[in-house]
Amino acid sequence: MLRLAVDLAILTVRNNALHVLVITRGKEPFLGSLALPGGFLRAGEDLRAAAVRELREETGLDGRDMHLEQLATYGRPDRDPRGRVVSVAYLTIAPDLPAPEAGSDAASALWVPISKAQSRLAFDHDDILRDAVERARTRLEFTTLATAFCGPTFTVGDLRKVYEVVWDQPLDPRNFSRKVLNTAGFIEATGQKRIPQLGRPAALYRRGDQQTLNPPILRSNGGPELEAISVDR
Amino acid sequence: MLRLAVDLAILTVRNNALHVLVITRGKEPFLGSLALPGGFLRAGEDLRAAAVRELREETGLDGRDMHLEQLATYGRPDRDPRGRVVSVAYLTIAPDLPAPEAGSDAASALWVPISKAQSRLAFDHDDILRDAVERARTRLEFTTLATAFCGPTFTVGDLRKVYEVVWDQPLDPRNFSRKVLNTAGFIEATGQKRIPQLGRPAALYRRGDQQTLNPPILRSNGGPELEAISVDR
DNA sequence: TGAGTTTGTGTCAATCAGACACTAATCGCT
DNA sequence: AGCGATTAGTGTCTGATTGACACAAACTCA
Repeated sequence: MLRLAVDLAILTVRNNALHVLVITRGKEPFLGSLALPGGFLRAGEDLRAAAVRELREETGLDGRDMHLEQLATYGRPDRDPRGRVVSVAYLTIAPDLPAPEAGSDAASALWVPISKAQSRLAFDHDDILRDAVERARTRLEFTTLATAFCGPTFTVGDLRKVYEVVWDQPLDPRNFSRKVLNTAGFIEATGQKRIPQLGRPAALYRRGDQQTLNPPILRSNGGPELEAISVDR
Repeated sequence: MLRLAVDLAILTVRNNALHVLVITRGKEPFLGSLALPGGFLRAGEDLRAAAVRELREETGLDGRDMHLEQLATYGRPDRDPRGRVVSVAYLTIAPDLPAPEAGSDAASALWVPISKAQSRLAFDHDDILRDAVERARTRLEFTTLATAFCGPTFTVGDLRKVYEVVWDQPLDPRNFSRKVLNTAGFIEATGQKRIPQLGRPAALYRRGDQQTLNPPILRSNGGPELEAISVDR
């Protein structure tokens, strides 16, 4: 009997590294293994609603004000030992939250650096995670999604750090600053400043109205892999 | 009871217009209406395999040498009056085929211009078609997918026509030529020429090895809609 | 032969990305 | 108070790319 699941790849930036939220499985199959949070679709439930519900149940996060987009659907016949389970994966972007693991059923949820999670996840969740990271990298090129990694206010340096961490490549602070500030609607000045531990105070900004970046901020390196361009599982 | 379907948005360029392959439904619901070809996933069948099978069954096309990529998954609870049906949509790009409607069960398959199909399709297939067209437009910007609309050999003019028709905007032939020919691995010269009805003979090319375009060929106009960036149904 | 049409090369100015010099503002330390 | 260290922000220069367009090349048809 076929069942439909929803899995979540929740990404954030912590300690200068891209992290993913994983849970330790509390039951078979893959008891004790790491996996992406997720669960089965309920009768009459919309796909996105199921994603929001799982986000709350398994992690305690509120999906209403977070970025949540459908990633791809994974349906290899043997991907779940319990039987035929097709999974619709969602990509979620979260700011670095103070208590991300707090929640009712979320005792086992924890942030793990991407590099530590890769090749250690249950089911085909390694595939999902890889596709999620590549999607996020591409989104940073063509949309203002990077601001979703930041809190309500942030500095240009914070935003640059997001790009550097997600892309895993250093960026020139001056050129980045110029590009971001010249893109109307990307970020808006708040008029306030943040005094850092060290160095000159930086102006604080908030998200702008613009969703897409035109022109885009292209990665110098490589570009998207074919794998990610033609996701098909 | 939940069932999983696979639907196909098969696009091609005919008579200087973007066309989609639709079928006339032979049974309820939506008897007699136009719809995208598709069908239910079989037990133990891979998602992509189901797409390839439906492509052959309903249209007589061979998906092995065509572009076939997963588009998105549509799961609104009320999208199918028969009950809960979640559908994984695939995008297929085909060259203008001599006998596209020939096939066993494909008597009712026909090519329809996008503009004629929009707002006339059964289920939520209008949504799928809209997303498919937007995906194709974006693919042309960042990948060499345009060659999938052409036959084994084609001229730069043919390729430009694909861009103009899919993007629905005229392009400067000289600048387009320069950009395409300066992109290594996009197209390869065959050494042959095609004598047209009118005008100077044009050199014939075939697809190159490159899959991605770096730098991309960006649409001057608009850019992708937010709708298409965050497909979520 | 000449008009018409499409292909292909070349030019030019404006724009953009990358590299980098330099100033500004704050810290801790002496 | 003064100095070095560090981060923020502005400005400059160069090379590459884009868009607009002139013009030559190759062919058909009348």
